[in-house]
Amino acid sequence: MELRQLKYFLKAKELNNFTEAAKELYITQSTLSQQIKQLEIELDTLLFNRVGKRVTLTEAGALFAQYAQQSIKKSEDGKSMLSDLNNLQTGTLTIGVTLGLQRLFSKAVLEFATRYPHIRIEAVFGASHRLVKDLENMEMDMVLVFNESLDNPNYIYHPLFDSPLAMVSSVHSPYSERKSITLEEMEKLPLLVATKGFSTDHVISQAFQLQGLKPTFHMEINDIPTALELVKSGNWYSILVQTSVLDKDLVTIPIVDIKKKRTAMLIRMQDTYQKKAMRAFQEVLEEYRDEGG
Amino acid sequence: MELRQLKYFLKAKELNNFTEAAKELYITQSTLSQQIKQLEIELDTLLFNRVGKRVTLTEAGALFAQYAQQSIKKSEDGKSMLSDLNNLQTGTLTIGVTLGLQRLFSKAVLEFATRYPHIRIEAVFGASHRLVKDLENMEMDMVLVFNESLDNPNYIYHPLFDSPLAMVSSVHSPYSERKSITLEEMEKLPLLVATKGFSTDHVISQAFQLQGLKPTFHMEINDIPTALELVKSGNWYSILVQTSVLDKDLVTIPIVDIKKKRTAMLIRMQDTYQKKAMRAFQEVLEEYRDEGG
DNA sequence: ATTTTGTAATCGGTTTTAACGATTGATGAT
DNA sequence: ATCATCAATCGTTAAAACCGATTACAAAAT
Repeated sequence: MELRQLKYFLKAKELNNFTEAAKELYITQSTLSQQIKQLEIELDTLLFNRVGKRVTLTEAGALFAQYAQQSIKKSEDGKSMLSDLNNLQTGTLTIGVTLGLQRLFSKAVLEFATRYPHIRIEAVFGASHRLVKDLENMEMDMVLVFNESLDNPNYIYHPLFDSPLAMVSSVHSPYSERKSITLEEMEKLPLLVATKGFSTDHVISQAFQLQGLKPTFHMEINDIPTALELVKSGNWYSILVQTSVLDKDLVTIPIVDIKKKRTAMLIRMQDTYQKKAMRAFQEVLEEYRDEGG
Repeated sequence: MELRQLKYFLKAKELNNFTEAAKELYITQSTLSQQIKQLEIELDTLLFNRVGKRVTLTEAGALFAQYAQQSIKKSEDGKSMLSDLNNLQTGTLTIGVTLGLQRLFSKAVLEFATRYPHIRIEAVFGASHRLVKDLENMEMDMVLVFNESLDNPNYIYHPLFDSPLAMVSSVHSPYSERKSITLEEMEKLPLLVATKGFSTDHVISQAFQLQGLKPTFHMEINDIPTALELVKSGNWYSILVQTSVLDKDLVTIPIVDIKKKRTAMLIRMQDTYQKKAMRAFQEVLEEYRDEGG
């Protein structure tokens, strides 16, 4: 058994397809088949069911994957730890960020990069649940998202700040002077959702639904800056976490019916080596905590 | 980084000597040197100091060893777990046993082997502290010893029974009818120590010392059955945990001054996969618990 | 029912690399 | 000063990882 084989196995498990997995591993399908078979022989257990032209993980495979994952993680933790000994002169930090927190993230990253110019940053934007899944697969060091439930004991949660949801409009819109707005008023407005598929989107739809309202979302855009550009035109309104917005041409108007605030938080895995770079990034982040991204 | 290299590294670390380590690994010193170097290059860190003709672990090496150990352990745990899935039809159980518990052990092993004939048993007899060290190095699944302090949170302790220390004599000796004896009386007797270097030995010497007594141990034997044979001759007396002795030609006489009882216990590591065979053995052991070995 | 497609297994050959044996060089012991 | 011990290094060999092409199979499409 070698770490190489464990890595091959996990990739095959992830994709349920040897050909694809081989591609991602930069080896041939032939090699992958052989290495998996070799592993199976050593373990004296089939890891995949070969049913017809497809492979599916066996129960044994699923159980074994846990251990394989951890074995690999420990070896990599060891490596990270050593690279930390070299005083943050090297290493990579992989951070998942949800769209609404990109402002906070970019500010923090800017500062972090000046302090630790030798650390490579990999940022992955995506939906919270996806990011958290990647975190669990050890593909990320930490994620920056809005309030996932904080009850999973395998994670460590660091709340950063709370921020309410607000309607975003152009400063030139008829609503720009309003101090607050109701969902009912908003129902008739041309709305633009900038967080489709994200948890914030879910919270918004639920709030409307709760009041029996059926707003029409005229547009969906998976990028907040672009969405904000469009809102500036005055043709649309959007709903976002208030702190995601800071622009002289835009105003945020509190929505009275949505009480629930979104909590921005940093999440990382329990029980794994915490790279120094992780702690350093967290510190930087906390300095910006009250500016709310 | 491969598990093979991690294993090589740990062996080299253990022996602080590449040549010896290579021998135990059944590879040449040349290969070991190369593989260690390769690992060092990948980690970009020296694991050993090469000072003159000897190697010593660097601080980085010591830190890394922890992770290497765990990585290997996880992979092996995965394998064990799979072999357990095959319903205890296979696998090896390595158990460390201290001398005084060999009667309990052999009875338990007998029963265990009948129940699970396909499990290979490896028994290692030795001094408790040595066994516990091997346990920590993952070279053993569990150890059967007398009361080590049970404060190490990395271990799980299963007390089995308490047993007092007693003098052992032939049934034909002038003391054979005595209900108890004092250390002072024993000081003048020809004594035979059967547990030299073991923790029980330590407890005995301390008890004498505490009363300012200086007994003469006429003989040291590292094997209890042999020691008992000699005691049967009537020429010597010995001191042992009472339950270690059960023989129609021998009697055990309680020693009034030694209050401290020895607790037999099964110890295994925390946080590692517990083989089914381990649990099974433990169950067998508990059935014999009250017979006190 | 037949063909096509998508996939894994297998085979023979190539490349890489782990492993070897012998040698060198350095150092501590005699 | 000499010897013994050990790790590093060098050139070679054997093992194994890997490749490309082919085969085999089953599912999907025709």
